[in-house]
Amino acid sequence: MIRIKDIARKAEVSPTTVSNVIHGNHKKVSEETVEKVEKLLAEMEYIPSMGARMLAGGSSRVIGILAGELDEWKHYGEGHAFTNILIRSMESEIYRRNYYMLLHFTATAKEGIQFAATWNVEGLITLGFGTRDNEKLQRNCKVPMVSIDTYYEKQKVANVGLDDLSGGYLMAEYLLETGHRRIAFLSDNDIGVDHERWKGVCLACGQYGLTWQYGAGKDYDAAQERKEAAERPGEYMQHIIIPKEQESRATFYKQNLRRLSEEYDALFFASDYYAVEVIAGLNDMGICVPKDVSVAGFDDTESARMCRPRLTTVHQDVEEKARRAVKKLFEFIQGEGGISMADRLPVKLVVRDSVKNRRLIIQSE
Amino acid sequence: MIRIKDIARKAEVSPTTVSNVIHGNHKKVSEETVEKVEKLLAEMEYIPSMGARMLAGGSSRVIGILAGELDEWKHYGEGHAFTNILIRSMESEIYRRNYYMLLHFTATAKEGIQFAATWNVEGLITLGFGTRDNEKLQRNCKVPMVSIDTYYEKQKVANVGLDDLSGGYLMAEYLLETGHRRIAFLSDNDIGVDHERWKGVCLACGQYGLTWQYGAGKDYDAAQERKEAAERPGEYMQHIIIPKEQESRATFYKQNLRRLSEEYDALFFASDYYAVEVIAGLNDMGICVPKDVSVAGFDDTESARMCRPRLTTVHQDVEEKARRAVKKLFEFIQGEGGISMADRLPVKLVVRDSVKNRRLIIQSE
DNA sequence: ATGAAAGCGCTAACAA
DNA sequence: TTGTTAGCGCTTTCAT
Repeated sequence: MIRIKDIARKAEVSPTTVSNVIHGNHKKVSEETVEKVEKLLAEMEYIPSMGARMLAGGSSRVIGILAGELDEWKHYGEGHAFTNILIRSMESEIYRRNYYMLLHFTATAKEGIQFAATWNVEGLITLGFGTRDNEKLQRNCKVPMVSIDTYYEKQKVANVGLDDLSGGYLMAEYLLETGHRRIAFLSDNDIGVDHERWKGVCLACGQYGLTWQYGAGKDYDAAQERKEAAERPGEYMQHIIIPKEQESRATFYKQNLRRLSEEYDALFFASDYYAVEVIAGLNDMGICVPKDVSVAGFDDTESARMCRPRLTTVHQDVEEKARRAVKKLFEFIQGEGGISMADRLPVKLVVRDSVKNRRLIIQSE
Repeated sequence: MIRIKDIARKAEVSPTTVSNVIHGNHKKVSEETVEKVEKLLAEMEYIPSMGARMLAGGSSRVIGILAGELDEWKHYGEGHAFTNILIRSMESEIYRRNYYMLLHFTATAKEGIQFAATWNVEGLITLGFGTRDNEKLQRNCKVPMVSIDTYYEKQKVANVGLDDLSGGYLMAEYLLETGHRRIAFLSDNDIGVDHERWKGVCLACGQYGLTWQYGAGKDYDAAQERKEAAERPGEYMQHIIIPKEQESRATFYKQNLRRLSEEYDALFFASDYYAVEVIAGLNDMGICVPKDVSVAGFDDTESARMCRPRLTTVHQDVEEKARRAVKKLFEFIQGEGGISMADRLPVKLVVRDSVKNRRLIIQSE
């Protein structure tokens, strides 16, 4: 192992000088010394010791990524397609700034706090944590922190996410424009991201005079739903909460999918994963998408392009999300001021084949 | 920040004693001291400094994961579905041994070597690297190392992978048993894993008397293929190399898919990703799977279950792969002897709906 | 069973 | 512009 001391001896300068050259403090070193040392550094293949750096400088050059072990993740299986992209993109963004990424999957904020302290991380990015956990993390780790896809009542934690509300709005508007009047929004919860998407749906539907249950998120109650539908014949919308857990969901589909496809014109899912799953399920029941019922998703994952019919969905740019999260974190680390606490990346509607134009059909019939 | 020194002062013992308690050297410390110190450790919420540990002890408790930035990865998009699972599973296996996972995506062995040295990693797991790169890594990093899914001529590097050959064999055998006689094996390369799968196909076909071009991996030559097919009317097989790059592949499909579906009874892809992609493509051309042509995949990713028809494929247990890789690495770290250099996890055939039984049809017609 | 002391490689304050 | 020096928190010999 080559140490700074070794380089210094060979260059006949002091370790400090070598250190200065390494860190680009070129105004403290003469040009010729810089050259000589840099040559030696390369020749002798000097590799810094992170341990020593951490200890001496107090700076670890480590960015901790905390990924919440949310229940969904397990049940999604490989579903959380973008976790992979997100992590890869963040790593490359971190690495090109000469930092390192220490990744830990954990269910608890407490473990996260310990993790951050042990490594003396210089910054923290979290994904898949809830509002409370992120706030706790922020309070306890005295380092810059950016959360991804979290909503706060009082924005004390910086966040990078999507304009989820607009996403919901855009899709609902499109469904309404194409003549859908009985719309179901389906997600496995009614908080955070999914709640915002639902709010967007409500907004669009409100403009078209459809009644709705704002924030109706609750476990699916078929009887209740039927009753409500009866009160608003022909035009209604509903937020339906589907089970998180794979097997329960399969049961739910078996019991309800046919009826849902009859009672609604369009099923708008809060994620592509569920939408694709349901397209397959409907196919198995001989129900044709989009002829018999329209299906829409959210995220624009690869599966949306791969499935048939191709899924009409809302696109998000996952790599950009990663870039922005890392960029924002480093702005905090560099102590820049005036940094926005909440970035909401734009989304866009991607029209494919899983939603039919009911207007066209009505005209031609 | 609470240091060992702080604990020592409060406990009225020396730092050495505290260190001994922390590391469970209980034979060097009296019972009552152990108790007193442990209580204080918990109370004061002592968190070790990794920097100091690395520097003093020379041991970092860091396991480096090097993920090769292979070209394919980019073109697969989200395709490498199991990378995510692999990484998550490895992290949890590493963490529960009180180690940490430092993840880096890189294209070059050189960068990997530097990465490992900088962090003084105690072990290295690589995935997505070629034979040469892994050998280079092993030579240059003087730490235990395990590669995933790599084949070697001389097994100098430990590896955890699949019994790919059996996978290829099992599927080919199944295709033959179900009456397929014109079989194409399609992959985007003919080295490593894919080559083994192809060898398995050859083995099975050989037993059924089909001629084949062993290791025929070469860029697809339509004219040549037609000529060869003419020489073996009714019964033949072929290894077809398809383009790695997404757009080229789309072009390739456009030009060849229809003909391939006519000239072959079955298209066996070396990965589910391509199989699912082609099922969608065939669907778009009005070609029906499995009625017009059978399609098979390899890996059993979630997309195989999601697509319609459901994909007949070869299953691998990705989480087990992760567990085994980490387990093997720690066996090396703990200096155990008699560790196998190459684990080949079993695979199994998963029969779904994308391969038809041509025997049954022949009988009934 | 316990403690004193040296030193891991690097950084940064200060001196020259 | 360059060098000297004092730690950073921990582990590990070696005394006691």
